[in-house]
Amino acid sequence: MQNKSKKYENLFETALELFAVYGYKKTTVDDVAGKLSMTKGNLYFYVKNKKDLYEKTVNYALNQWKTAAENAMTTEHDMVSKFRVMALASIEYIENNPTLQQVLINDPSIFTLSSKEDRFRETNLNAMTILKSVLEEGVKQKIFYPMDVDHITEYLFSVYIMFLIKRYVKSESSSSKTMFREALELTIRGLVIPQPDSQKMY
Amino acid sequence: MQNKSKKYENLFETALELFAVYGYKKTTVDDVAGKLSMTKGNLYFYVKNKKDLYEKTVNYALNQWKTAAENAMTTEHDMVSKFRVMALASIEYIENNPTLQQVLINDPSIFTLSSKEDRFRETNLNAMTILKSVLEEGVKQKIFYPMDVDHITEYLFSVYIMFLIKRYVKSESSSSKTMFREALELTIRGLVIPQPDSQKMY
DNA sequence: ATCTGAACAAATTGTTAAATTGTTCAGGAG
DNA sequence: CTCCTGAACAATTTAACAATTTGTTCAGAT
Repeated sequence: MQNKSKKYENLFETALELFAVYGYKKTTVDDVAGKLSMTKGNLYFYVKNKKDLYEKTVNYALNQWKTAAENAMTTEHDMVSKFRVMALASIEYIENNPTLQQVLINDPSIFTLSSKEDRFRETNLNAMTILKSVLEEGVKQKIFYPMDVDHITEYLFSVYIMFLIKRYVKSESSSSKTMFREALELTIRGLVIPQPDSQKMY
Repeated sequence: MQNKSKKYENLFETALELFAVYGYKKTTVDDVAGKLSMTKGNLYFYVKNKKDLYEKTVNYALNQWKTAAENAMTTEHDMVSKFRVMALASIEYIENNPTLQQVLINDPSIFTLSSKEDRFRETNLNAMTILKSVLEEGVKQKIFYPMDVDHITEYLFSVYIMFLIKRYVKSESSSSKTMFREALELTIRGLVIPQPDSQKMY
């Protein structure tokens, strides 16, 4: 018999597959219980209700994602590389995860540009914290310009969400990895070529 | 009697107010015709159907907006200023136009991140063309870094749309003008402080 | 502590008729 | 020929209801 934590993991993995194929509405709690070889009555021993099952499942998936990006970053040492690798690893993760892609297509509201209506706000705040710490360290090391770190964190996270919506919700092929890379480099170096001799007025 | 063009302008202004207050569904063609002191039968002399009335109306409003941003830009001469003023004038315009704001709240799909499902694609392409020409000129003058102008145009326009969604559709007060300015300066100068002595690897 | 199965509550679907709204068009005014 | 009216007609929406499905609870079993 698996322990409690593994049991939950299995539960979420199973539910995620069903939600990916049928979406929230068409997936019945009977379907999920059935695939887990238990009765729906018993499933209520693990989750409060269907909505809770869904939210815990998506939350589980988002946390896996966040962890993947976080781990990828550890190989790098300078802040510019950390920033770049974190961004690319996040995109790579979803790119190679069709199940998660399908969940996002079935429920675009997972990625909202509104923090108020974000049902996964806590998990997303975790992810933002990682980004924020990179920015803070970059500023501290005088690698990055001084900035309002909270605002820029929120801005960059929104831009990231925007890409995810364009590519995985709206299926825009044009917002491909190439375009993401270009936008990433633009963010790092800016539009304008620095003029070494002139005082910058920004 | 007003001429044909003025007649259409008045028609669109009137329809826009009703769409702003009641939204597309609750606004009847009778409402619009009534406010114009004509019968709905006659309204069909000017537009094909209700959907056409709506699209022409929104298109009219979007064009006014685009023109305002375009005109603001003409006072500037260097490309960095043109870029900055164009962005700020666009935000200023909607900020001071509650009717248009309400139309966007009633119909968030006006601002889609998907070009495929963009019902106002043509008008938006016009706006993008202006942005594109600024980028092209900046690159030509070696003020801006060499770039894939088409990709970066699409990217920057999407970021702009993202801000509009956050502020006027989701009513996020945090994505205020302050935050927009910070993001604008970040886009112009980048995250990273240039190191004058070292060869850049981007 | 984990599970079953049946009972019950809540939400969804399918089907109607009535009411509202969108669209067409013959004909009239300027 | 341009612009308009008003009535007729088509299409869509709404409301109400029963039938069905699905979500949730819980007493009792392992």
